[in-house]
Amino acid sequence: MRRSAEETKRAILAAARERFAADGYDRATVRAIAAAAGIDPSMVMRYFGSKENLFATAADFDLAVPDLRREPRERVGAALAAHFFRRWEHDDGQLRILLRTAVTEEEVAARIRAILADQVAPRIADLGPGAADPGTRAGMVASQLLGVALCRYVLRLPPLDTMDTEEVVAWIGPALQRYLVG
Amino acid sequence: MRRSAEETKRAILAAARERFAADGYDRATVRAIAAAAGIDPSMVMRYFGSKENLFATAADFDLAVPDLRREPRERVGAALAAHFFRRWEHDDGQLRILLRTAVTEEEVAARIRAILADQVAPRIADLGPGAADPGTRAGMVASQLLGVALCRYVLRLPPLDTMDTEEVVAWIGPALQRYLVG
DNA sequence: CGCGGAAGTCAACGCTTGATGGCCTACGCT
DNA sequence: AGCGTAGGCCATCAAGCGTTGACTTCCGCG
Repeated sequence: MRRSAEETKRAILAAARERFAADGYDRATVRAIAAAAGIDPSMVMRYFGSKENLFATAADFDLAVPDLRREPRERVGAALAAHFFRRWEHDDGQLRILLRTAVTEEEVAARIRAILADQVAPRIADLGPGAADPGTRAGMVASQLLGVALCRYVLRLPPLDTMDTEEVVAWIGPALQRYLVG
Repeated sequence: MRRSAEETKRAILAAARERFAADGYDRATVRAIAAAAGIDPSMVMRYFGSKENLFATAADFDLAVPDLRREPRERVGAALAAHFFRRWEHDDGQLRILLRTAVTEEEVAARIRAILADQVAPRIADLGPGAADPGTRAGMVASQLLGVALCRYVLRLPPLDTMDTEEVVAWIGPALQRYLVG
């Protein structure tokens, strides 16, 4: 079958996101990605140059943390948690890719650090002074959000993996609230 | 140089723990482990049979959750957190290995689920009825503990990575407290 | 002293991986 | 109809992997 270059590129990218999210960087082979996209492995190289570059494209995304000042102050924890889950379940797996690969790829870990420093900490700083500096509060928030994502989506620990997101938000909301506005 | 079989075995195991903890399962090659132990790769096979078996031996450990009923009830959260960090920093990296590899090795993820169900949830059940069943409470506790370990020891997010453990315990203690005894 | 077995090395295997470059083929335009 | 080119395939490469088995070296015991 014959497709336009754009279509093929999108097909490769979709397959890459699936494989990277499911298997991590090392085990998601170029061959497997190509097979899932229904083309020859050499096409992947043609369109993306290298596996590393394909990964960078597949994992690219924006967390888009909302302005927390628009939320009722006593609910910022729950609001942030709800946004996180909405983001997680509506993207093409980029967040899962980041979490799965950050563990072995120092470059990806650095990207998570950057997202936290550039996209999350400033929004927390907007909330005004709290129990600690915004960087520390952002770190604690990240520890709870990434922890729950790890347990729920990667380790698949019951019963966390099958809970409604609303229920999870109800659990971690107060913890985040304390981290955010002390 | 010539050593006893026991010495060599220990040297291999120590090197394996280092490499597995630092690089994860796939990237910690038998060749690298052997080089770090100062011997030929074939010796690793001789003493451990296979890489998979070496990994199983290297990652074997017991979380040894203490009896939480012996703690003042209003401090069980902090006590559990303190135990976790003590355990993390005093073993030979087994916990780091588990966390680093569970992300790609389904078998290791299953082991973490088992540890939680068999070693953690029962101790929580000992505390008596709470805001939810012990499994759920254990899951929430795990999400915070593993999350902070991930951010601190694997992703190395500042400032979490350089904080004193006492300070981290002070932050997450109340969250754990709420998960444990509602 | 000599010899058996334990400790260790060496070279090679079969396989998979990311990457390369030449070849084919079908489509769209004139 | 014919041709250029973009989309795609195939064969192949070098490197690295886990694993194997035969070979060498050294120590301790009779």
